[in-house]
Amino acid sequence: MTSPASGRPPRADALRNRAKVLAAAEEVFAVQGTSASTEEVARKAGVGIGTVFRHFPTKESLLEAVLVALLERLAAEARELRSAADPGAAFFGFFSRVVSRAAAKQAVTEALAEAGVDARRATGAAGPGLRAALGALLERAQEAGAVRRDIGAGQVMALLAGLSYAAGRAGAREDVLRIAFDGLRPHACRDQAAARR
Amino acid sequence: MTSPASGRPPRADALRNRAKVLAAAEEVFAVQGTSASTEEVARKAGVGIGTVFRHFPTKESLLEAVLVALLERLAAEARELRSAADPGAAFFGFFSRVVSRAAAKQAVTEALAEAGVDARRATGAAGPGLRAALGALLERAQEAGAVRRDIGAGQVMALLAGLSYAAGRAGAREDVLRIAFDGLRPHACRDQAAARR
DNA sequence: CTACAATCGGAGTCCGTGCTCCGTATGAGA
DNA sequence: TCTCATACGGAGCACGGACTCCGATTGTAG
Repeated sequence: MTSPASGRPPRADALRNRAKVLAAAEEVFAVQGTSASTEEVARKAGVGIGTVFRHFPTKESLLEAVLVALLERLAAEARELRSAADPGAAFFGFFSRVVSRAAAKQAVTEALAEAGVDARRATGAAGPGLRAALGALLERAQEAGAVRRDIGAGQVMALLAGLSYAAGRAGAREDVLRIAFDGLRPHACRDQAAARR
Repeated sequence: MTSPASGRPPRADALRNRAKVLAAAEEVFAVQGTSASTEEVARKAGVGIGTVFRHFPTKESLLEAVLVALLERLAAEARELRSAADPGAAFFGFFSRVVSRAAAKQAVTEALAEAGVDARRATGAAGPGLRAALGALLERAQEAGAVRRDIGAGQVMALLAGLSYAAGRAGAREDVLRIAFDGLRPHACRDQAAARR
């Protein structure tokens, strides 16, 4: 798709414009939500509408490209934390950072929602990628006794999507995260002995 | 608004149609989300589009009426639970019921989101009404030692909105609720002595 | 039963938006 | 520099959805 075996390599300005469009789309969708018009994206990118539609034949394909980019960036961040010194801090820190970013960017919330269920549609392989990276983070945190053991990556993804949504609207981000984190930790009395050793 | 001092009382069929439109709108928005077309609502109600727009001069006003009705119904349910025998069960049961309903009805989630922040716009007095009723439930549960004391109605509303969103997408409702509930309870070790007496 | 004002119905208007088309501009190989 | 396939720009088309208007209908007071 990006470099088919058919024709010659794409022209330099074509590549430049594609990048400009993608960046503009990311910003526009982040601020106005995914219902922003394609024309708005073109204006922000400083190109004509025709150019946008040549690179992304459909609005949906443009949206998909943006969401995939966002998810892949999150997955990359998660992967970097795999070897962190404190697995618990890594897990909770990542969680918190994602929610904060979602509060600022409408599109992140929608990307998470898509990734959560619609593994079939859009977001293609990016959803599972994030899920896997998050799963690794989760497992290490569980082994370190920082997170309860009776949950999986799916539950965490769902929680992530939900709290991102809540954080974007209400201003109670800190408190809501605190509650969720307490719920994610092992039960103090029941499990603390097991966690300690 | 419902009975202005201006003209005579409204005709019987007008009242009937208004109710039919409201009911149809609630169902349509619940299934298709709030972006469903007004024509769809009219069809479902078995009336013409003109009739819809006479009763609700704007699509937004129709939407607002639906959301207010949903919120008021929730608030009424919460109020009925004020004198329940087990305050903890009443609180968590209500919470769980709301999230389940939101999973089935798109519109409920959006109503909660609106009520959470946009107290200014739409939903007018219904948002604060729910907040108050939920606050009463929360306080009783806290006094009974079933819920931690360092949170307020605002935090619970935010959590409610977020989990409703998550439940509507992912199928992990049960698990996510379990985590949230554990986070809402007092810390077992730190607080259980205080809660017991 | 009659008369009339309130109400209904839905064709038609207006506008925003996704997407196409083609004349013009431009990068890159010879 | 010359050539031309590639890429650009944006006017225009098609479509759907919110909202209007007015002739037909119907509840209701007298």
